[in-house]
Amino acid sequence: MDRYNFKLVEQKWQEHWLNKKKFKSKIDKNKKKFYCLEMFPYPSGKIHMGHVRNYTIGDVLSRYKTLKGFNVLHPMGWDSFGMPAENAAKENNLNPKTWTEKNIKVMKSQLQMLGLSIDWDREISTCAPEYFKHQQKLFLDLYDKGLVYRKESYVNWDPIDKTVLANEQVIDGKGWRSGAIVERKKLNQWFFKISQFSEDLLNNLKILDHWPDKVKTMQKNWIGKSYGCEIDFQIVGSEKIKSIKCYTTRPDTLFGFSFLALSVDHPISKNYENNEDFIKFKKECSKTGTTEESIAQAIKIGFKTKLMAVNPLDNNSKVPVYFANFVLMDYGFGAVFGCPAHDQRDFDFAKKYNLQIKTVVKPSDEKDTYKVQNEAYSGPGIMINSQFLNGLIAPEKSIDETIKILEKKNLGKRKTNYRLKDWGISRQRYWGCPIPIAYDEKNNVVKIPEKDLPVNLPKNVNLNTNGNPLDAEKEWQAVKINGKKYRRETDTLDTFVDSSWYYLRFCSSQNKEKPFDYNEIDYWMPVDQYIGGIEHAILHLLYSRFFMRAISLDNKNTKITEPFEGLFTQGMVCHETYKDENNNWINPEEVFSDDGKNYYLNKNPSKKVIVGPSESMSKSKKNTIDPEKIILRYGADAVRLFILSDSPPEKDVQWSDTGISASYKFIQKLWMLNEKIFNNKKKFSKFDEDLEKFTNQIIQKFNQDLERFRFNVVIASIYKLYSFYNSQTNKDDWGSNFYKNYINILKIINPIIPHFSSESLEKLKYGEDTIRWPDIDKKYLQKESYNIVTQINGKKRKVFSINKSINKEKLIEEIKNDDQIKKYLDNKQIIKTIYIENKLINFIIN
RNA sequence: GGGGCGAUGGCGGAAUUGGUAGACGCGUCGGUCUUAGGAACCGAUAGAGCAAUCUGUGAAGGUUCGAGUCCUUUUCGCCCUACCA
Repeated sequence: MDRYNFKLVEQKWQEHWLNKKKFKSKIDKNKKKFYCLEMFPYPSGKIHMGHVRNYTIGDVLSRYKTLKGFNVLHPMGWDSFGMPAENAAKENNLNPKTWTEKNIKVMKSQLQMLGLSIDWDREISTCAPEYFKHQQKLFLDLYDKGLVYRKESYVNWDPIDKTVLANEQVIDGKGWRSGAIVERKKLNQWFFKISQFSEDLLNNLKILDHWPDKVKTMQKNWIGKSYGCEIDFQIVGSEKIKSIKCYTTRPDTLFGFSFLALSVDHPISKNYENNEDFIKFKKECSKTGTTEESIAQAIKIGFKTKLMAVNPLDNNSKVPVYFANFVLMDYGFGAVFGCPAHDQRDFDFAKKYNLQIKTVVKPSDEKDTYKVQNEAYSGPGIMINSQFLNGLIAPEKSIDETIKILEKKNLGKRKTNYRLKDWGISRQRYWGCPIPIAYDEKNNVVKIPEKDLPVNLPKNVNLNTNGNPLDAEKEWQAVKINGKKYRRETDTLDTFVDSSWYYLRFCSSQNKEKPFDYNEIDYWMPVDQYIGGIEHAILHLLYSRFFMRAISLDNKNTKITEPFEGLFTQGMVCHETYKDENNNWINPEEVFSDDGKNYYLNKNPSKKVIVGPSESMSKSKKNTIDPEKIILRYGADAVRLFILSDSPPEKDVQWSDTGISASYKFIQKLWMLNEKIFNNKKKFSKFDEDLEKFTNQIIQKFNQDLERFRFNVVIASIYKLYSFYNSQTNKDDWGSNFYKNYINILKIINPIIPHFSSESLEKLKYGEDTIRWPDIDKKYLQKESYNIVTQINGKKRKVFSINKSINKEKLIEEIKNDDQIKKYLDNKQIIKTIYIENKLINFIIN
């Protein structure tokens, strides 16, 4: 018997699939469509195990649905604009485009090595003009719809590198490269009006039944709807400033009002621009970093003004106005009213500046004399010390009542607020999609006409400049529109824009005229199953949901608002971490172990390696496994099998050498079984009912588990099938129904190990086009005998195998007289007998 | 601070609606074959006990004839989020 030569077999089928365009998809209205999409990769160089897991899951699903008779769309592309290309280009002194295209080539061939069922004719790359041309058109469409606007906004500015930093490039408030303390700089930038859809984006989460609750909760929190009230506080002590607006969710605590706090960026701060103490204070505030610890430990500081705010419910009460470091400008009105007794932040602030702490809510089991002591009380209770509000139940009733009073007196009004802010899309970078806008000499905005699209990036740009490389490209900036001279916008689009509509482009990716063809969208959209990492739970998915709405707005051609019908977020791939005695990370390939516990360096076996916890694979910790090497050694089918087998797909999986080699060995064993079967000389005379039952029952379970993404359980079933069929071949008579069932087995494993399955079926003269998912014969799902668990007082005592036809009374009588059961029942009285049909009998005795 | 998820053998994990806890894999142990094996095959494998049997799903209560599963409290771990007024 020959060993299974995965190299030959896998290569053969991959070439076949590719050359015959086996996964090419086109509209077929007679068939139900299934759009399966995995988050497309950033072409960073090579694929990693995370990709392998992501794309294997999608591929299993696509192939399964195809076998089930669906018309499947399964495309792939490249999220190819972004900073890594720009950084790599800087370091190696080459063009980002060259770098990116080289990576795409490598990664595409690696994905093909996995045997993915992708329609490569639909391949897209976001950095290609054929793609971003349409994106620029979409930008202009949204501009026309009033969903794009320009405003001044802060960026992180590195004063040494003289460049704008992305949030992730700011570490502990310092630039990642220069180490300079990052400054905030105001720039005119472009925004998408995502906040226009806040309510709709929130509401529609409810209908996304096939999304994980976790992701929906995260989006809900991100949108952050709150119910409250805006209050206009009258100000005394200033000629210019008459009133300040605040947003609050607890207007009922107004009688505990003891200060009013403003953000240092509040418009009122303009009046203090020449105040040296204020300048100093503002500087002090900006020192507080953006890291978790610094925020958690941040001490509350304030700058007292001469202004006094009047309590709208009690005009005799006037409290000081401060600037404070804990007030954010971009939420509410950048001003809060302080009620120290019932808000911990206000409490801390009041303690520091010796402000009054007046208790206005007591827990319901406390007396009216209750006083807040060491920390603020924010729980429910009863209003006290609040004149006409006294006795009301807080917070619901008291808030409602207060708002009514404020509205009646015209001092405030009910308001719903959202945390979701508009999406800033300007990036001061080279390697991104140019914004199709120009300016005249007075800085007025003009759109680049559609006929002049795409706006391409200039070639041969010096990337080692300060700031945005495009700022230095004066020649490129100069543009003529209808004979008039203009200056191009130099900001490029956030790469999240690229990925916010790519799922639409896939539907008609080769259409040169339009971003997408509404006929195609109408058929393929929405994406039935979207698969990717949880790290995109908020931004990418929310932006895509926004984009779909923006495109559909006032659009008679489509009403689709939700792009992704189903969402699945897979877990990460982890590996143990290794370090040497000098605390340097070591790659798993550089170590070995004899017992799986103690590890040593390959090049120096006397040196022990320190084994750290298993963590998600990352270059920085060097605990990565190169998929290509693994595929070359074990084969794509073994890799696919293993990546799905050890853990549920939504959880992290631990990469292990023993695991992958077990999968490899299993495929070898399966092939041995094949050989045994192909070369058999046994009988097939008698219909084998057990074989029929077992196979039908397993296929049934297989089906259900696949639909529920329970791949690890599916694979357990494959192992069971193997051992069943293997033992069957040891019999003299394999059964007249043997082949039919075995072929069904080879079919259902096709989505998981397609090369092996296709090869095996071909040997049995089954061409791949004839493969269909087998139907289940329901009559073999019925059981004729059951195991009856017999319990005494809920404790298992014996299991009886019974025939289905036996009647209840007779069965109970028989079991009572069984020797093993009888001994428990002797001299005891049966109080109750619980009988669950075909499952269980429980005798309750005293 | 807020929100979410989870805790089952030596390990990863199984267990429709509450109904035989530990499927399947890894590892370990024993055996067969072999000059040899880090190969292959067979068997065992939650713990305790010679056994009958007893104990077991982080901990403590509760509901129930019956709880890994439902409820309350609690401990630990992980993830997300972050001064959101």
